[in-house]
Amino acid sequence: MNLKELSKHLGISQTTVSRALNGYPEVSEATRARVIAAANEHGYSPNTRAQGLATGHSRCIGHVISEGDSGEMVNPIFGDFMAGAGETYAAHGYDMMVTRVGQGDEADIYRRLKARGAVDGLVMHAPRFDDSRLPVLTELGLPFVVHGRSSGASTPYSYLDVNNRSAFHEATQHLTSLGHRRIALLNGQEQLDFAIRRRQGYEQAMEEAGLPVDPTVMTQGEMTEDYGYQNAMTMLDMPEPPTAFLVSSIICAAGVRRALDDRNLRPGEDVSIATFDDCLSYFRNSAAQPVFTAMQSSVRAAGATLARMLVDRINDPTAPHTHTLWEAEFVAGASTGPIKD
Amino acid sequence: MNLKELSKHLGISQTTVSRALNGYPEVSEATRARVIAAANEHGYSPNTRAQGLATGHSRCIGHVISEGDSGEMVNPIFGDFMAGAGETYAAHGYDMMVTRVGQGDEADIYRRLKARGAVDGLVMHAPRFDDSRLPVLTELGLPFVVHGRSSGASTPYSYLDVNNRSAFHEATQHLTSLGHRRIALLNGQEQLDFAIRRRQGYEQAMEEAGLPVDPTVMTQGEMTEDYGYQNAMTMLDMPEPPTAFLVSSIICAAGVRRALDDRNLRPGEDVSIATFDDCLSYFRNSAAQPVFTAMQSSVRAAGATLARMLVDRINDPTAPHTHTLWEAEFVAGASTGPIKD
DNA sequence: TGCCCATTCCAAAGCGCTTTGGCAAGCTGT
DNA sequence: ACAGCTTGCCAAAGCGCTTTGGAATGGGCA
Repeated sequence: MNLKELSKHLGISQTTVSRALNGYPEVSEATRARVIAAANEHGYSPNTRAQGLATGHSRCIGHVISEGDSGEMVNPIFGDFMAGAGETYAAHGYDMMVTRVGQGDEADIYRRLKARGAVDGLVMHAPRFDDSRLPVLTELGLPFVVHGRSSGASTPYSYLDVNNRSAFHEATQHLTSLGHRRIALLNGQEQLDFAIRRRQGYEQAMEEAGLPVDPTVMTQGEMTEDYGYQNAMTMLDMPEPPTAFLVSSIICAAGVRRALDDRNLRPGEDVSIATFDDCLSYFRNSAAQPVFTAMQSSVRAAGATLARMLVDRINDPTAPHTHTLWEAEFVAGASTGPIKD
Repeated sequence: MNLKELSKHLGISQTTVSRALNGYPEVSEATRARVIAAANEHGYSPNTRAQGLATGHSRCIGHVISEGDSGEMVNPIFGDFMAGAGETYAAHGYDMMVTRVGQGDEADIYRRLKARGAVDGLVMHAPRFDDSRLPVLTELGLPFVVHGRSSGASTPYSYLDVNNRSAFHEATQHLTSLGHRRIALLNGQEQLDFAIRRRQGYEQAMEEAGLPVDPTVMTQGEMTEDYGYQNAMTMLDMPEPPTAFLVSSIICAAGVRRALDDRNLRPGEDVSIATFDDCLSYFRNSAAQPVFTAMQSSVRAAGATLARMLVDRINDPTAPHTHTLWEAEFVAGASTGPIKD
């Protein structure tokens, strides 16, 4: 059933049917009611492509997900972020298009998406330091928002970010206040902006506490469970092992926990673990009482809010850029405790 | 830059430009080369919507993801599955549209996607027993494939599934052969078809070994880490606790591991854990040597293959249905061992 | 009654592409 | 030299919608 058929069936012009369905005022309420009833009855939904052609926009949002460095890793936060964003899009009548792409080809994909008129806006994920995608997107003139920030960017852009620096500053302070002096940092890949900021927060707190920043207990990498395990194992076998671990993801933290277990060390007693927690739906940390002491911020909520920011931006592309910075919430869990002497 | 402009710029009709770009033979190779060069130079990509309107298909695949029962949980396999599917789509020139929807509204979404002409095909996720979405999709006449199977379905459909029954049969046999007689099953939600089959495999192996199937050590639910932990804790506190756990997901298995840890039990020595392993990229189980004894099957590979099946089906919708059944691979890990006496 | 203005509707153009049906050359074979 | 191809190109229709610019209809008012 298309517009023409529906209008013929109603004995009304296509114009009127279209207007009735789109809420234009030039239609009597009686006619509108008739039209809507008939549309429902026949399960009519306007053809997306025709509608898009006529209006010039697609009512579709693009998410371009780059492969990790290894070309294999899928960011575990992906699902929850999308779930949040998806809710917003559904509420605003947008579709969501996901494109995965090898790192380095993003700019090309952006350009093509724009040229094809496939999307009305884009969400940029996992910004790196001085990210080269930013100028490309700006130049394209396609509305976009960024999940995270890119230090060193020269053009303004809208973003939603967690205050990673303060989160790691606070987590480090928590550990130092418990007496820990040798605190390992298992960070994400430090070409990613959030990891840089986390490191800065950590380093600043260490220095404020008069503690040395020791590169031998600081690592970066893709945040898998095994990454947490391997690095923790290595460090636990050092002559002077860390007494606390500050970890960038709850998935890694699980790996660290496994390492402690292997070494017969109890988290929160022998060794402390603090972690960032994205509130992943399948790895909740607050069910009864939190397993991990953590800095929490829901990535699902971030998805929903960022999507909303993008929708607003599409509706008014000339509006000033929006910057949203969320503070992660400190949650005391069972994985940290005073240092043993 | 659109077709009209490009053709004007080349001094050639739109017809010829279109044909040159789409590989039709009615164009001299000299002209084709000129056209392609100009298209690249100006970064011309045909407008997706216009192309779709004219051809009648969207070159877009829909994935409709239902919320879990709780309305919160995002399936952790989602990201890896999408990554695999995305590769296939990219290679075949398809876009990927993701729609999240509350459980129960799927049929409506399917209908609407079809009516709007938004997608050329659909992937159905997480089929339930005698799933009501199946007849809806069949009736719609939109090409679709299923990730998993639906027992009791009366109409034929194409699917890719893991042989969950044999996987759990084999895993259970492994445990019984180690002398375990009291084996807990931490299953996924048993309205989902795969969970039913897993249970059947488990029950069959138990019966074959002459062991009782005891509902008090069998649970079902959303496969979170905490689900694994809570249920393992409960069971470990039983008067006659299980000596082995068979778990439906590596995420849950991590939770079980944590429970053992809490009770000062060593996996593979005091208590065994075997699990299904989807080869999630952020939770690899085979890095050096497998942590968990597992039945492995890559969900990313499943995504890629299933997507390919769908593309084929779209190209020839009348072809007989394809059934792909993968056997999970047994991997001996450190989490199982002979029963202690 | 006649005029004007809302109200309500419509015909047709246009969005950017593909595709049908044809036409003009340039070849072939006789 | 000419019919009959093939080759290479084009004009125009059409995909299903929105939107512009009118055009009827009917009520209010002088």
